Amino acid sequence: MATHELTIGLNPSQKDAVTHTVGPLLVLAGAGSGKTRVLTHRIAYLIAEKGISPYQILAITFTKKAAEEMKERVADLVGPKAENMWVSTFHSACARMLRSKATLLGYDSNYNIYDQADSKTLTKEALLDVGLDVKLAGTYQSLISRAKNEAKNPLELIEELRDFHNPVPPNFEAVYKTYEQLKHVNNAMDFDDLLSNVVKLFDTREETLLEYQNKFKYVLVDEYQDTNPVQNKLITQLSREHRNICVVGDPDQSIYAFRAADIRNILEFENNFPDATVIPLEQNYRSTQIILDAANSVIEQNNRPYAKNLWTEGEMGDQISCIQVFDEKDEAEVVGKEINNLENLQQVTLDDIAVFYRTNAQSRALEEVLTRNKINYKVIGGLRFYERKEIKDALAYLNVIGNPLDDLSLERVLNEPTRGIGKGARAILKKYKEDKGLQSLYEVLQESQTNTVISAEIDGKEKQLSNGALNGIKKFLAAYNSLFELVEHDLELLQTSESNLKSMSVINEHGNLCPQRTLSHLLIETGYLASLETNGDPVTTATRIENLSELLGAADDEQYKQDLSGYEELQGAQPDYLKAVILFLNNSSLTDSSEHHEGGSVSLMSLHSSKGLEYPAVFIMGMEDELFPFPRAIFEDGGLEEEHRLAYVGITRAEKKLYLTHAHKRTLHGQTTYNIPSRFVGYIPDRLIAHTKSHKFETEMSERVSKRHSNESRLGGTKAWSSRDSYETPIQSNADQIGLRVGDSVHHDMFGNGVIVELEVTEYEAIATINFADEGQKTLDLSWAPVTKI
DNA sequence: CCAAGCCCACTTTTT
DNA sequence: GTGGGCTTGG
Repeated sequence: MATHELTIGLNPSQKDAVTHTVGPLLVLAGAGSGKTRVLTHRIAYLIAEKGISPYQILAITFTKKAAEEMKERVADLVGPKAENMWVSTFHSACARMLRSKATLLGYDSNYNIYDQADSKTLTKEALLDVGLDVKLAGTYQSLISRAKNEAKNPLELIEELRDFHNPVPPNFEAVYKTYEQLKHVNNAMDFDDLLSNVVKLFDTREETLLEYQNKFKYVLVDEYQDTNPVQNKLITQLSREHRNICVVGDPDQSIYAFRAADIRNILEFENNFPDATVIPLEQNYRSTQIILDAANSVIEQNNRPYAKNLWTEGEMGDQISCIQVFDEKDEAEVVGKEINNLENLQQVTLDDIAVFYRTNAQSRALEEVLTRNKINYKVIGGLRFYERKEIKDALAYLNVIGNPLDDLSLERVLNEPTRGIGKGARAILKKYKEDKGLQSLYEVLQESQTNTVISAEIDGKEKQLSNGALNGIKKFLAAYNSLFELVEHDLELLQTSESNLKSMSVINEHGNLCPQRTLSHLLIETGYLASLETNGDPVTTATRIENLSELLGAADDEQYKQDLSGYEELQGAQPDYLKAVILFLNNSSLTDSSEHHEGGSVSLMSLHSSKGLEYPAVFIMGMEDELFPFPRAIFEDGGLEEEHRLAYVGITRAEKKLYLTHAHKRTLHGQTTYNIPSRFVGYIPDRLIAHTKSHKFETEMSERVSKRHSNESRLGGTKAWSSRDSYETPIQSNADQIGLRVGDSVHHDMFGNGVIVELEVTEYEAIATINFADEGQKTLDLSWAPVTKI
């Protein structure tokens, strides 16, 4: 493809970003400014125009989905040679490097990747070892993770915390070291290790660093504002030599500080690379001017070193619709109805519509309404596919083969389904392993089946494995033994002739153990599937089985059927036939849910998950001050600015229509609150926004008023009502008559005693900010809240 | 050893 | 309102 074709249709800034191929480059890409287009065209330009080999390009994205999409789009431009390019997430690029370099770190190349849950289990084990309460696991885990992501030694981080008089959990060093050891003996790395181990390798092995510096002469990073220090260090190391580093991002969309993302990476890129070229992209091709103005008005609240102002050549568009609703059920009804309207009146399909919320728990009410009204929807995020119990169990069964040193996985499924191998039995097995210096629990299990007596000292007493437990182990091992027999048999067949293999062989024609058939063999032979089918309620069972068959489907992916002998990263795999299984396990650990994109459904997701997406019509629910901004974020350093950015991300997803809803009353986590509209709504100028109230809100509120009148004529009323009369009656007129003013002490049924610090009375509401002695400051609507003067 | 029942906690979370 | 983790009684 010729040059002019690769830059045609690009605006001047985009064109600069595409053709500036030498030296460090920072592209400040505002929302909807054609960032992906720039990235893909730039890669294509490097390959087609500059003759750079795809082997020399490393393109980093944050999600696997984004990586696949980018690869596809580059392939559209330059053809199939794009296949040789590393387009991947930080984690999977690192995992790939570590597969071939694991031995340098004392690991086997078939190491497992532990997710957060696995890592927590292991942290608990470490705590147990050190003699601390396992309830503290979360604290230790997050400190360890934070240190690694901040590119610090965890012990250094602890010192720092101490220096600033922050609380440090007891015996941290011992727990941390034990945790690291446990991982190592399990031949496993956690997510953070993937990054920090590569950095460590680059720091300590000059030849390895040189190898990759020379391989990746061109490095591109997408969503750079969300990189954390270790990721930044990694790309700095890689590109130090050739300096062809291109980072693309938007500081206004940095929303992952809680995961150690550091906005300074992008803000200080020019310090890191003083000769960097900076190209801002401010023309927006996505949203109407009104939506952009609204987004700008929110983000303007922040202190922004790289302030951008998005503009469009497109139309002004419709006003933003801001609807006050009664409660979360009403909110769901209103959104559901409006979705119907959109579908009926305009040329909008359900796929064009998305609903965002601050917390995943908010989706429930809407899901109920959508289900009832037969509107298809898909929830994105939430409980992820690979975090589901049945999926983790199934993968653990497979892990036992892929990495026999992985005791954590073995323990997970040893008694799942129950085989009479309880806590006591597991303690004996583990102690025995240590006493005998065996490598793994799997070895202990095997030994238990010979005539060896398995016994160990537990709490000062010598204990022996019960017959029941021995029997259970026998059953457990039988599934694996039968599998290995099949393997042996099939490998022999393959040796004589490929055509001898039957369609149901566990070994494929390339001599690799087939992940799908292996998994289904194990699920059946271990009795896992059968026990799933007979236990538990039918609905959950049905979903779980569905999930398992989806997992089996993923295992059958073409890539696992291919000849993997040339897959350099897996050279060290032992035994050789496990390559496909290891590759499958690797991919499964680093993949987000394999979402089936059934057409014709509304998308529901958290605001965080919405980053990078766009929809013609967007709803943002729960625009309330006690929810968004999230109260706890306000107290964190820079927390409110991050909430602003989150709102900015949400608003800029919308192409044409934007709806904001806020509920008067909301029940979340079983607690009811009475909320005022989010301050973010107030940031948006009136000319951009049309305020309406839902029917339910209107009627409920006027009922309140009329009830008040009738209560006045009666004497007192019920006890519940009489306590409200003291503040309800005067709302109709003014604050003086409420009998409550700023400075008054009040009692709240739930929050206890407090003092009113602010009071605002409107037609329907009396909004008070009350400082409670025990619960801190709350904003409440006095026309509803159970508050009395004391 | 296991299943039922109790208690708690609970933002966001690309990997 | 719900799920995970722990305790207790069979």
